[in-house]
Amino acid sequence: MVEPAEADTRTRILDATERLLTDHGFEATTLRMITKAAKANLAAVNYHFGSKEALIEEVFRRRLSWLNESSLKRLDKLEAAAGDGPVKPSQIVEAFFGAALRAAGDAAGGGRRFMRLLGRAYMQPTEFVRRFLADEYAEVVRRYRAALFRALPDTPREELVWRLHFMLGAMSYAVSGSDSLNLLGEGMLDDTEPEVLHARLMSFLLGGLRAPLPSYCATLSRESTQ
Amino acid sequence: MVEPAEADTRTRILDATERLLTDHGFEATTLRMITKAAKANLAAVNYHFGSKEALIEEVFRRRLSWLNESSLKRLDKLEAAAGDGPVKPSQIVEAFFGAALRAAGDAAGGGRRFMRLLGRAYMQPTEFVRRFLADEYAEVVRRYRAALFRALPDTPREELVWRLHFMLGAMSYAVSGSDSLNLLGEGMLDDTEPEVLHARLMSFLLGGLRAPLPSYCATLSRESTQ
DNA sequence: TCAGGATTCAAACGAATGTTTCAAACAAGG
DNA sequence: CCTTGTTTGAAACATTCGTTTGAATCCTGA
Repeated sequence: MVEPAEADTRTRILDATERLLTDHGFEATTLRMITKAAKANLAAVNYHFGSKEALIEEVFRRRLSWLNESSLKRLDKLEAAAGDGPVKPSQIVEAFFGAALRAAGDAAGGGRRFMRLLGRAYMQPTEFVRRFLADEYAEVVRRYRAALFRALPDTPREELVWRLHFMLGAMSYAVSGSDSLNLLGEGMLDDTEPEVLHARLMSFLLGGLRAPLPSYCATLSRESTQ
Repeated sequence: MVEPAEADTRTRILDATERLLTDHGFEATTLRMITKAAKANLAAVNYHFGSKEALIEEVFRRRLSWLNESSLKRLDKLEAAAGDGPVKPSQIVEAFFGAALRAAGDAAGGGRRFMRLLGRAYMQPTEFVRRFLADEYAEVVRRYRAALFRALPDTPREELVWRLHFMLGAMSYAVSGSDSLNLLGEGMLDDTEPEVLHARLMSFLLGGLRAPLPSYCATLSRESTQ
């Protein structure tokens, strides 16, 4: 229940915070819980990070900077390989969500735990969390969006942004819901091997991305029943 | 910023709580914020509901009971119309997620706001919220899951549960992400008409549900479900 | 009309929060 | 050795939280 005492105080606090945030949420995690789990003094948080908010930001930054770099590098390679032509949609989806899922699969390094935390943070109404994520992700989102626009030039851009949004939701549930809520499965959603989850999600995402465009008019007129 | 003063205290508190929970989250919403917005006394919450937890549960129960009844009735009709045969997958998805989305479209009645709240609650690590939702949803989930199993007998059940899970994530983001995060769109995800969002989501969900099965069979021994 | 339960109100309660303080312990260089 | 700067420690800080209290007020039915 406590972090190994060999690492320095700063790292122990970061690790403990990451775990406690995932298990109890943002507001329910107190500095006293954190410092106790990290075998550090209460004042150490404000000494090393300045405030609780700054500590939480650092928890995210530590992992996100690596994840974002990894995502961008992967896209760079794809675009280089494609030359002047567009990158295939399946490759884009695989690169974007695959990087996150691979990070989630790294259970030993706490990657899985962090991805659960991240998935939940997207929906957090807390101001500073949202703005921080938007800043951290801006570059990655811009690049991948542009690649997707180029790959599917016939699909309306608004439609593509929405589908990217849907895919993000599906992935978010994929990594965060398997062992916490388990609302649907009654035990059927136990964490299988990461590769299997990866394959499952990719298949679903691509199916959704390539689905026929919705026919607004038909739906608008056929709103009756009951 | 305050609720209309005509309704009785109990209802004003419920409405104010629902709005504040959506805007600020569970732990960040205080009883003092609630009672101030509801133009009620601080003690009114504990008088009418007993505790903050009981108040939050009532906020959910008030809307969920109606939503669940609506979902089950819709499935009843579909199964009656299908006779002994299975209900079409598209009808199942439309009924399950359509009911929620229709409720979300009811912007005037606060339905949209509540669905945002609900979508976020799925991911909440707080114990009592999760258990409460699991209880409220148990019947609906069981029924729809069974219908889906019958509709797609050739798809492994485990796969179907996962896809239901993914669909839930996509819908959750669909209703909760359009006006809060807006991470991807840079303004492109403004709330259009509910019917358009409905059509967009349904198309995506069905594409994902009907996607070809992932090819993890190659590396894994086939699992036979009962 | 008036008694009595239902509701509101201001004030206070104890517990818990993030943060600050300041002295003690430590590390390393001259 | 002493000095200097960094890190830890225990205790207290001021707020804020959910909850409780007990009196005041409202409402209703006999």
